[in-house]
Amino acid sequence: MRKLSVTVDIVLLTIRDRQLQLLLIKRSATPFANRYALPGGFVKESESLDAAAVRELREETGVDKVYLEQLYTFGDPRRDPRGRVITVAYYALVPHTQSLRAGSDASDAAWFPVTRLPSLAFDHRKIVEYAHLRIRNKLDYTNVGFELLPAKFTLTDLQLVHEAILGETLDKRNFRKRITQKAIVKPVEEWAQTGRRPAQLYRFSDSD
Amino acid sequence: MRKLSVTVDIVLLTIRDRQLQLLLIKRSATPFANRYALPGGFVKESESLDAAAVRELREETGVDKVYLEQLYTFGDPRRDPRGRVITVAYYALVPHTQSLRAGSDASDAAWFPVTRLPSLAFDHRKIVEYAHLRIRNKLDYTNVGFELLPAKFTLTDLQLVHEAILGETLDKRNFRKRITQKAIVKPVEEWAQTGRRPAQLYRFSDSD
DNA sequence: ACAAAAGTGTTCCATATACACCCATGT
DNA sequence: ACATGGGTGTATATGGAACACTTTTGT
Repeated sequence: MRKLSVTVDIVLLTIRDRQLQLLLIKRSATPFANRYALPGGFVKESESLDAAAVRELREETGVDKVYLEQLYTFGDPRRDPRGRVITVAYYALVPHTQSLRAGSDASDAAWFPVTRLPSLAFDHRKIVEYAHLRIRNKLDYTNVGFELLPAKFTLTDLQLVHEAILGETLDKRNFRKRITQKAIVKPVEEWAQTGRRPAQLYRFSDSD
Repeated sequence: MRKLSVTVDIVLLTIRDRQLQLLLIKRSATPFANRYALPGGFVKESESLDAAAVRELREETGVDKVYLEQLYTFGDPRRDPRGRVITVAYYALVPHTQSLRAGSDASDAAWFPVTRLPSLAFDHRKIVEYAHLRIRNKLDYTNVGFELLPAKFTLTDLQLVHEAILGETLDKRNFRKRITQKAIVKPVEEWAQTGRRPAQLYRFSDSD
């Protein structure tokens, strides 16, 4: 009987250039050498699945504080030509401000817009599509958008995040009304200095 | 290194006595001998996760045609005292009309209301809670309720399913308005003969 | 002065909610 | 006749969608 392995793969998402982008790593080893793949790796004997995802993300991308959520488990017996490998997929969200100090085994990492992906290794394309679908749905009924922004942000920043995820433009007045009357955000006593006219900065208002 | 195993466990739900109930099987083997557990078992080398769930459900409960959806993967390294066992949890929905011919290795199967569970083996209680949460949410934005009914049903039947899942009573007129104007159901040329006054039978209207 | 993004209200429509009585059938 | 569940409409409240102009700043 072939050896059974379990891996975690992570769809790491951020907003760059007003687009939803994800991090891919170019494989050097076979199979799928020189193809891009999701960051991820084998689950160790004594670690939980979540811990494995956090560790792989740190090792391969240098990303540390991150929103992480389990997505789906892919277990087609032929998804990996090397043998039976079941993968537990996660998605992760980081503000673009987080710097990437790519680890030693991830020298060839790059961001790609979710709408313009290169050819991917394994069934990773399917995993990415699933992650994209999930975050679009989740935006409707959660505050998941904040995970992609720094602690202080303008309402325009937040709107751009929503637009990038949904792939459509939103009405400014309706958007601001919705956000403010849900009391999801609180203004802070600061104004953004970028661009022309200073904009009110806000923060996510979970605590008070 | 300990051997790594992957199992599937299935939360099989139905409506009985106007309550959401699930099927549990009394374990005979150690660990957790004589405790109730979810139907499930090891994933075979050459079968997909979905196929394993279908197979285990058939073997252990005799249930065949069934709505099945992957729920979440539980991988705490200490969730099974025998070693490292990662389980991919599913939930399944069947009309109560489906008969159970419990298989040889499931002689001690019984239905329990989700709100009144016995002490369960492993982390199965957590899995059940997760399934209950998922189906309640899913009811809002899908037609998942039909999976718990036979092909032809009355609107009262459907309302009872919703009430059982949500755990609250619903207004009859509002419920019927919502269901009928979404064109989710179609009347058939038949009337239920049970009880006092015959009720219009409907069917789910996916096709046409 | 002009360019660029910030900020701000009202109207309309669709959907959800609250609420009570008559009807058809079997016993 | 009565008990049981089947069936029906209206008024109100709430949330989403459409829609355009003025303000503030830097150059």
